[in-house]
Amino acid sequence: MNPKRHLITAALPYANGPVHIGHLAGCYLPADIYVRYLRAKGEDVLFICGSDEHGVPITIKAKKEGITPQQVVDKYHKMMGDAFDEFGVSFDIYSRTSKPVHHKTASDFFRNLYDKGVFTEEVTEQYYDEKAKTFLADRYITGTCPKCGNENAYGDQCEKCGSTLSPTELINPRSTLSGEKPVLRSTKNWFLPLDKMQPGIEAYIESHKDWKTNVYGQCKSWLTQGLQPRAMTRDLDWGVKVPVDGAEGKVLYVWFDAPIGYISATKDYFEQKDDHTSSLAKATADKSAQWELWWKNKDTRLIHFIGKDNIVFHCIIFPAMLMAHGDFIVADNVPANEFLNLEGDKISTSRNWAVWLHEYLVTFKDKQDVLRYVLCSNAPEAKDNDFTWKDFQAKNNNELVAILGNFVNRTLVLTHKYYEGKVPQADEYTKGDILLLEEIGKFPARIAASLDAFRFREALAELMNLARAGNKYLAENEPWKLAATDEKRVRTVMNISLQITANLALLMEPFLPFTAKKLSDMLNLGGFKWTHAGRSDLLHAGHKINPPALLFDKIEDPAIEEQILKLHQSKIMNEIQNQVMSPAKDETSFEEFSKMDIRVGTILEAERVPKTDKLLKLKIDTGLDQRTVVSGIAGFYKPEDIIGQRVSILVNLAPRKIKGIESQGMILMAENANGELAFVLPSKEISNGGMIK
RNA sequence: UGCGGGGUGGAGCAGUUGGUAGCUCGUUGGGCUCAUAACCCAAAGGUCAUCGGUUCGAGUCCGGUCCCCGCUACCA
Repeated sequence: MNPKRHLITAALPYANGPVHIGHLAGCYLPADIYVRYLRAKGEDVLFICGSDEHGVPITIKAKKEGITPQQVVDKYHKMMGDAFDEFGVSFDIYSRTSKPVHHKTASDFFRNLYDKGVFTEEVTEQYYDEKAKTFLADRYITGTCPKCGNENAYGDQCEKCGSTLSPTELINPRSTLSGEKPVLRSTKNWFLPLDKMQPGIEAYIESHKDWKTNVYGQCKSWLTQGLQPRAMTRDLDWGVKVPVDGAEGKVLYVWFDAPIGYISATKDYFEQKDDHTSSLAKATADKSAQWELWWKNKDTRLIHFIGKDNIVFHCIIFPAMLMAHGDFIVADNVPANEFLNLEGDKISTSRNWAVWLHEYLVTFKDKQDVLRYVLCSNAPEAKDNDFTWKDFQAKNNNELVAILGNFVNRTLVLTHKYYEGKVPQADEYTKGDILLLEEIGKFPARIAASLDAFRFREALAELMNLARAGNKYLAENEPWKLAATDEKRVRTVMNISLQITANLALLMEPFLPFTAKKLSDMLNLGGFKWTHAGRSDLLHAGHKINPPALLFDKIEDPAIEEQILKLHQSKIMNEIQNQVMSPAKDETSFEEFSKMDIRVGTILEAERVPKTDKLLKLKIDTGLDQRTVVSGIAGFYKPEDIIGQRVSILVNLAPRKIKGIESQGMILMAENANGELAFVLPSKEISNGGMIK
């Protein structure tokens, strides 16, 4: 394929929170580097993104904060757009799915598939919250797990025992929105019959064995398991209305409408662009022809940059939708990244365990490129990676400052010292010079090869190697020593060093756009692009350069300690704030309660139950007898540490076989906000068998 | 449970179609002083998670086990 144009999309970020470093590292930064590289080569590129503003979580956030969903998305749309802008993520457009153009595009798309008879209709029974007047997604129903008795199992899964559930299996279901007991109501929804479309999708995936192993592997996994029909509509009032009779109160599933957002953002771009072009262009421009060129022409290469959580939607469901429609091209590649962790823990918006882009710039003003550098050099390309502030500091001080910034600085300082800022004329090249110049000539192609293969870390490392070569060249030739003895040689060495500096300015642009601009300005390097890189005559003799300013500053310990402290504080705040109270249980009677026989006991023996994560097999002295109890506390207590531990035990619970072991009773545990368990004990010494009542 | 990805010197990572391990940072020693105590050179440091198999030869292929991450379909 020799594409005439490249349509690059970055995942539409969900508008229920600001953007953090994980988003940047996984998706937006690689996308931006790739786009800047293509543009620098002079390719025809369109870089599309926007806010994803529909779906249940936004309506819930709105309810919690007592504002409208539109107010929620307005707030985050602005925050996210500003953050991307500040970090130099160079979208051609940052649109949003609440725009009319998107509603129309998504609606038309659905209608097109509907008219073709693509969808199947199914009436199912769903839980409905009468108080909140809404149908409930599985995740928003909790109840008692039928398998392990956990009272806070979700409608889709019990996190205690890990079993997959459907909401109707839950005992005592409750709505997390109102705490009320939901009722079953039948509702009709439209399904995309992915099962029937599997052969087409399979052929598509099979024709892309060149995709990253994590992406290809995940797709294969889904196909092997067999695709199932998936509902493309939801009972909800926030989103794109389903454009079909009898679909009142229903909207398109966000995963149906979000990827269409790429298409509507493209339309949006051309509509906005027309406003700024001349009236002649306006008169002649055929808007639909413009956007269709990017979405319906086989000469367009479509690339989706996403995080690994989105693989199935971009590699299977969206292509299936596009194929069903028939007019559109499908993605040529989906270079999904894995996840970035923060200081050893998963990044989490709700737990405020994140480095937020808008906050970063407050502390590290004008250091966008430092974060871009660190996130790119440590990007989770093949596996999850960890971001630590110490590593951030080390990469800034030891690599950006010491290698790149320092090489540029010493070259420019010497140039001003010896030649008053004018590029000296090179004299005769030595053998070593010629070898080095040949080497420099190879860098653009080498970096390009890495970028073409979506190996951004490797590409960035190559860029740094050029700066290393520069430092080495200076150290080996020591112009500061020769200055007194060999004026010709010094001119040559300095000329070559300056050519390296100019090459760095061109080659760093995709990765470090702010620094590239600074350096280009210092060198008065006008008019050159990526395609000129590798040359050794970018700066002519006599060319005047400006006085040097440092490209990067050292980051001292206090700044880093402040960040680490901030994270630890948010961890503590979380524990306090996130303590979600389970709703009070239904009233019970004294008679009911009196049936429980709870006693004080002591653990005599403890061992792990093989092949389980959480279970311990305990032998308990209850005062009445010694009995075996299986308890799910292995995540919090080691067997050897709890021998002799006093406990409270429910002794008349019906025995139950767990992993083949008969458990005769239940240990009472108290749980904190993090789900950690602790033994419940009498506050003074009570002997085994003592009643708890 | 099933599936996908990963487990390589102190840390972070490369290792193409199998030929006994490379890079960056850190550490140690030396050189240099133009430069933000930065730069350059050298050295130390690995039974490539583990067990078994195929092979003349395996980090690389096959099988078992353990650990981490993700997905498991109505969480965006």
